[in-house]
Amino acid sequence: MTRYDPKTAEPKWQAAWEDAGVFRARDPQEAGDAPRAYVLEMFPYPSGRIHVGHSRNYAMGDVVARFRRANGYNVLHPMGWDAFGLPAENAARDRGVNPEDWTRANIEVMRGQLKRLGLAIDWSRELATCDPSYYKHQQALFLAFLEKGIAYRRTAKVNWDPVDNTVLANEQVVDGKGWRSGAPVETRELEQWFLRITAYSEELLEGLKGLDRWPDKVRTMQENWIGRSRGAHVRFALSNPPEGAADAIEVFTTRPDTLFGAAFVAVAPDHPLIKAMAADRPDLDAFMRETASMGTSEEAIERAEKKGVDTGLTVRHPFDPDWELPVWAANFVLSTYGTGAIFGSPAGDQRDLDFARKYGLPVKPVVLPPGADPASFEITDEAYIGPGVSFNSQFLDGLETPKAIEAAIAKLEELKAGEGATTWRLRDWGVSRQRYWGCPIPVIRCSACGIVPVPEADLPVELPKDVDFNSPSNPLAAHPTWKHVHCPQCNEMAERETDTLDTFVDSSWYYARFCSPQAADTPVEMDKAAYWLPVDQYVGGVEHAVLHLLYSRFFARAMRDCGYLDLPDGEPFAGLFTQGMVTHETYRSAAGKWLGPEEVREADGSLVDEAGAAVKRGAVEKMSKSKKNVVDLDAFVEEYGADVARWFVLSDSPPERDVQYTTQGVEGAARFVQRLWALVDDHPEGGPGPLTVADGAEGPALEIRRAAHRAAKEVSRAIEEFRFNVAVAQLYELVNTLRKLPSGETETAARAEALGILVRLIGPFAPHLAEEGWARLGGEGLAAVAPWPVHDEALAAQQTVTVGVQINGKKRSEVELAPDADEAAAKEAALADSRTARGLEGLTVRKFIYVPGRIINIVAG
RNA sequence: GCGGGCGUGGCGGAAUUGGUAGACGCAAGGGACUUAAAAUCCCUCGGUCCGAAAGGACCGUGCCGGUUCGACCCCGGCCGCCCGCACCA
Repeated sequence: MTRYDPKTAEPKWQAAWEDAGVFRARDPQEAGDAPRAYVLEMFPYPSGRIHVGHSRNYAMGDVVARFRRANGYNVLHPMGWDAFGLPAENAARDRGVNPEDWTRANIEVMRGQLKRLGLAIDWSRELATCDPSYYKHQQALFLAFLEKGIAYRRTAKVNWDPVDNTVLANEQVVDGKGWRSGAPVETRELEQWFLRITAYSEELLEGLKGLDRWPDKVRTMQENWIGRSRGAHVRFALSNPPEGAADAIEVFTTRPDTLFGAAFVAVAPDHPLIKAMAADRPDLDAFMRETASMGTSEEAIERAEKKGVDTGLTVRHPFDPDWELPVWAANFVLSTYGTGAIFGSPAGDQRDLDFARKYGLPVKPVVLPPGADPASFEITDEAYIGPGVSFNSQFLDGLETPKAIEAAIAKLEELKAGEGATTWRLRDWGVSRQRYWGCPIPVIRCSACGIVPVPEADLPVELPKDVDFNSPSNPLAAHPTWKHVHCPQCNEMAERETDTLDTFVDSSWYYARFCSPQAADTPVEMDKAAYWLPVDQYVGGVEHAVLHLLYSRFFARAMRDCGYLDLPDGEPFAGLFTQGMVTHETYRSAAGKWLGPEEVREADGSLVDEAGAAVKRGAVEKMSKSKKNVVDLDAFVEEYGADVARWFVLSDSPPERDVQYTTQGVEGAARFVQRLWALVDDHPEGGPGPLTVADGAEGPALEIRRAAHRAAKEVSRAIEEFRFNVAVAQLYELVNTLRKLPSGETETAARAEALGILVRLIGPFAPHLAEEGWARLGGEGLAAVAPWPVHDEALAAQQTVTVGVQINGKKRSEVELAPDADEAAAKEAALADSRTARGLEGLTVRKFIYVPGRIINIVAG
């Protein structure tokens, strides 16, 4: 009897897989009749090192990839690097390293770590988005978008740090201040590049309906994000328009039926009207500035205390020219949504009500909730936002809300004061970043010719390497020579665009590039893409539920419209799974410094650091570098092996939920690996092989076969349904059962069959152990390509089922029945049972409920 | 603040999706083996109560209410935690 030693087995089998090239995805011509499967995990940002938390995502994808391959699929399971982004620039600034060197070094380290996890990846397709051979094609796509009008320029707001003279990301704005300078953030308008995702709003919304292998929650989130709403545009004529401003305020509302409850009109603090007045109105100017200092994130704006300033202007009510309403500037009105102006109907909207109460504006109820009495109905501090019947509303009185909306719109159109309209919450995608470490936007600004695309022959526009990170502003713009070029059209001196693309652009099409990663002349080879796409199973964190996934769906369509991709329904990801995180306890020193788990030990029941000082145990949180609660993958693999890491992150918690890292849990996984090995190693050397079919087995041998076939059935189903923790539990059960059943000579053939099944079932989870077991049992070739065990339904089926017997819904007993027993048999068995009989004493049976295989419920009284 | 999700023993979770709540794992307790320890193996393990025991009763899936023969599952209201909010990836 030997112990299983991952340290020797794992590198051995990893080399064997590589030598045999078993994970190489075959091109369509080579693949023959094999069905294809594209399995993809969201590719990592090369931040430094992989920790056990990251590995869960890849382990899950790998289970699917290995399962599909064992089932005869031609599998594409690639890996790449989302390699552009802010952290590299931060490292450059903080540590004086070059972003590219830093990134490439990280990739080297992380690739090694992933390889040591034993993932079934086709490494020949590896790509990195920071590689000119990748972003060259991205630049070509951008130019195609520009030509199609999908890419365009306009001004937009950014967070501006006035001390560092730099644009700040939302995460760099802390409490309205720059994270490094501490200076209050200003909002600035900048010329920026945008992608016209809003042109696809309707299609992106409609497309969600067909994504039946996506989690409902993600579809709902995208639906809400796109945010289609029907309503009306209403024009409120200004009684006394200020000079240089329009003579009316246009408002969007979903509830034109509440127009008679209007108390005020409110515009965004940066609405053109306010800008026009700001010069003569210090209070408005101050309000505008104050609001701007909140930053540009919607969250900050929404959380801020609701405030407003009376502009002194008035507008006329569209239905009654004699009725004047005050115009306020309000910080909860977003200039980016609708028309940047609203009318306030306090009785029907909570925010409007709070605002009205705060500033003493009238509250007039105009929608009567069902069953309420019009004479006594009042609004106190809670608005009624639901549907009802209009009242206090002249020609709308008595109409149900939907009818009232229609009637109000008809009237607006008749008066030419407005019209029915649909607006969307979705905004165009701002892709300009004033940063160095991103894909350069391939255009040249010429004072004579305007915006000139870089000729395709000149792509890629590469990033310069000799950049200075000491000044905080965009190093590309600050570079002495890089931006100075001749205009491709007039040949006069001109300047390159110094903005780079949002890194979400990089990740919006990488799944397509994987189909033909080496193609030099085109982003995507259409025939390869047609074969592989859409991705059958995409795996990643829920945090990407909206942005990355929506941008990718948009990109697939924009590429289609430019002739670069042709997906049947435009959707790049047919199946999506959003996995949970790996969490870990956090630790802090007395001084509040975060400590890593390896710096903490237990002494006399309390936690201390290496020096013996007391350590505070903090909350269990998602593994992250910033809180140091990470377990490095290499250290883990060194101690336990890759299979234990994979087994652990897949067991216990359902994949969509978080799993908590505990040393005990890991030890349990490690014990299981040894127990399984002992079971396999107990088999007689040179005995029957792992593909044995022990026909005619009886007694314990039959039990052995039954257990194995039942496990094959359940594990296959669990993998198919993405319930890996259930598959793991089934495998534990099979191992427990096999250990309990006898292993005499008469059971040898059945054991060979069962162990052969077990080893293959283990494969997707603990692939190295599976290979070692397969070899030990005398299996031919590699377990990684051995056929998946197909269970015999007759063997897997239960012979009898235990059915609970309830009396009036309370469980009183249970009976053994054949799975297909009919009601008469069930009734007979139930009534014959002594405990049931005792429970029924003195009662008359009124109803007998029997659900085969599930429950018997006797209603008696 | 808005949108989405989650909540079951000491802990992670299972429950064939309206049908025996607690599979499987961890921890804990008891025992076997051992000079001893580790490793391994066996048994017990939601709570309260009745009973020497065998066994039995009641309570129990965040909280309150509802629908149903039957609710962890469906409906209404609340509480707590997590994710996203457009320049983090």
